[in-house]
Order: sequence, then C-alpha cells, then structure tokens
Amino acid sequence: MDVRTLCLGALMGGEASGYEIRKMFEDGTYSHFQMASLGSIYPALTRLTQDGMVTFVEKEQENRPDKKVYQLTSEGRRSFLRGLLQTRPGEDRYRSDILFMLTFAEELPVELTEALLDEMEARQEIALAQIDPDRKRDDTSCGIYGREENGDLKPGCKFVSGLGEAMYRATLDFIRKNKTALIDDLRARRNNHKSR
Amino acid sequence: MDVRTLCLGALMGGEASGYEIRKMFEDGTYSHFQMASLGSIYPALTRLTQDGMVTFVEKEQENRPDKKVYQLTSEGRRSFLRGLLQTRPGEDRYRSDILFMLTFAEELPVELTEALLDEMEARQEIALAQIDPDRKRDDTSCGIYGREENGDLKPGCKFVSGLGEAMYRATLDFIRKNKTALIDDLRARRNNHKSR
DNA sequence: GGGTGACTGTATCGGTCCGATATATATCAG
DNA sequence: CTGATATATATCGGACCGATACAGTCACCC
Repeated sequence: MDVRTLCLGALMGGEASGYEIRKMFEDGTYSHFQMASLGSIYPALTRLTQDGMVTFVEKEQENRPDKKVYQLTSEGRRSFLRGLLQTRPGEDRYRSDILFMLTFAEELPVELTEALLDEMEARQEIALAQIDPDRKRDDTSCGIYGREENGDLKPGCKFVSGLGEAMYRATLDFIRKNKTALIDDLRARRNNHKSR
Repeated sequence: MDVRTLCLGALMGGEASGYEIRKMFEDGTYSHFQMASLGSIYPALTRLTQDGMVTFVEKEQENRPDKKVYQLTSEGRRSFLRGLLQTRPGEDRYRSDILFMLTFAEELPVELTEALLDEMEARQEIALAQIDPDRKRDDTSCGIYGREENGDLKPGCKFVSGLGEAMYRATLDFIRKNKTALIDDLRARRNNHKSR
C-alpha cells in the first residue's frame, strides 16, 4: 500500500494539508496500523495533483504559515475505491525492536531487560490511551474520516479501533502478568552461572 | 534497527547462510516482529565481513548450490551486545493494509468486506500456528537462537513468543466475535440508503 | 519424455520510503 | 530572551523492499 493510496484514503475524510495528513498517521486515525512520513507525503500529494486525483487551495492563516489544503477530486475518489477493489492487501506486519532485543535477554544486564519491559509497557499504555475511550468531537481541526453526522464512529472504524484496543489490552496484560517471572528467571540463572 | 544489526542477532544462534537468515525473518524465530529481505541481507553480510564482524566458509553441498556459511567473530558478538546497550529501541509499529481498507467498509461492497475479514482471520490463524505449540527439535537445520542444551526455550524467547501468541489470540478472538455484527450492520445500512 | 512448479542458493538493481535537515513564523514557559 | 514546542512546506541521502536474474535439484503429472 503506497503512500499515494494512503493519502487518498486520508482525504476521504475531507480536506487536509500535508501536515495534517501526517498527523493522522502519527497521532490520529491511522496511527495504529499505518505509517507515512512527510518526506513521502509531500511528493505523493504533488504527483496526485499532477494526475488530477486531488486539488489544492492555498490558504493564508493568521499567525501561521500558509497552508495548502488538499481535497479529493471525484476522479480521485473513484480511483481510490476502484484501487481498493483490485488491491491484494499486503501481509500484516508487526515490527518491534524491543521484542527483538528481549530475545537476547540472557546475554544482557538484567537492568536493561527490566528497563525494556517497562518501556514497552509504558508505550503500550500510551497507545491504548490514544485509542479514545470517548473523545467524540474535541478536535475541531481537519475532517477525520469515520464519523457520522451525529458524531458516532462508522462501523468500519469502530471495528478497526476496537481491534486495536483488544490488541493493546492483550499485550499489556501479558507484559504485566509475565514481567516479574521473566526477571526472576533471569536473576536465578545469573546466580547459577556465578556459583558454577 | 538496521539490517546489519538484525543479521548479527540472527547469527547469535550459530552459523547460517544468507538464505537461512532470511528464513528466520520469513518463517522462523523473528518472523513475527522483524523483517529483512534478501536484497538487504546479502549486502549487509558483505559489509559485516569487511568490518570483521563475521567470517564465512564456502561449503559445497551435494545436489544443492554452494553455500556461504557465515559465523560471528568474537568482535562481532561483542559489538552486537554493546550495540544493544546503547540503542534506543525504535517504536513498535504495526502495519496492516487490511485494517486500512476496513476503515472504508461503508464505501465498499459488503462482499469485499467479508472477504477481507476472512482473509485476516485466516492469516492470523496461520501466524498463530507458526508460533510452535511444541515443535521442539524437528528442524535439523540451522542453529536457531533461543534453545537450551536440553531443547527448552530460553526465558527471553519464551517471553517473546508467548507475547506473540497472546496478541494473535486476542486478534482472532476479536475478529470472530465482531465479524458478523459488522457485516449485519453494513447490510442494514445499505438497505436504509436504498429505501431513502 | 518433458513441462511445470516448488525449493535451495547467491546476487543485483530500480524505485520507494524514512529520517534528518533547512526554512520560516508564532506561542509559551522559565 | 532563550529555548522548547507547534505549525507548515520542502528536499535529499541513504536504507530497504520487491522483483528479477541465474543456476541447479526434485517431485509431479500428463
């Protein structure tokens, strides 16, 4: 799923600037299962403009740098949905440096392992908190896709964020339940090695 | 975490060829939380050789193409562990095209949504099955890191694979519990739109 | 007998994308 | 009044994936 497609998807929720699109992938709607950086978003928007998929208006702002606010054309909207019909979605992929490092827990100082576990727990907590319990309409900003007129989440979005929540909860649960056991195990092993 | 570090980690379990390292990231030990392709593994091994982190022996095989079997040098091993001590691990990142597509479920044919859900369920099942129930020593192949002399998983690896299992289970659970509700919801909505 | 696909291997390359950086302006805390 | 943070666009080097080439073996089926 390339960044151009991702940008089209982001604009399905209404107009947005490049900066705002990045925020959707950084903090917002898509942050839990997709990524795109400014270094790829801006070129993507330029090409999408050339191809007639989006248009933009330059908006002057008070006390802020100017904005280019992008918007889907009807061709862009059609093309995006047609694309989804044809695309074979790529494999889900989870990447975690911390888990990779924990694989070598036996070779590392126990303190580092502890720190890694705490770090991971903290990050998961933050991510879970970001999947709003009920932050219905606090952001006046850009039109984020997924809300009904009455402010409720659309079924697709509800499902996806529910799934995200379930994953974070399961992860947190597992860490909390098994953290001390792992640490104890490592300490015991460390003592065995010394005494031998 | 760049591919060179990843390769050093892979070789912590013993000697391996480039092809075998890729398998660890494709099917094996690391497949659930890291990725590296041949297109980056081979150059990485070349550079690691130049830097004295690994050495290789060319092994002729019967009925098979020749192999270059790589092995950590003591410098490589030290350098890897030192690296882990200094590295700030990158953020965990989950990427899923299917979830992105499901975000737009309302705009897609219900059949596609159904297919996506089934596809995702199937993939998670496969992944879960890959996290061994008890495939202790069936692979005679390369020395994969994480086993004790007696064949048990080392604590670090046990933790990590346990966490993986918990995540897959939670995901599968959620999909199974909420799939039909989502589909029904979408169908109902479709009828509402028609009748209006 | 011969085509076809699957597996083991090494290697290269185009194109995409991340991460860092530059530039500019404004707010706010200390 | 300095430094951190936020908004905003834009570029670029380097890393990495995915596809492809090349080469050999095996099993299968027609």
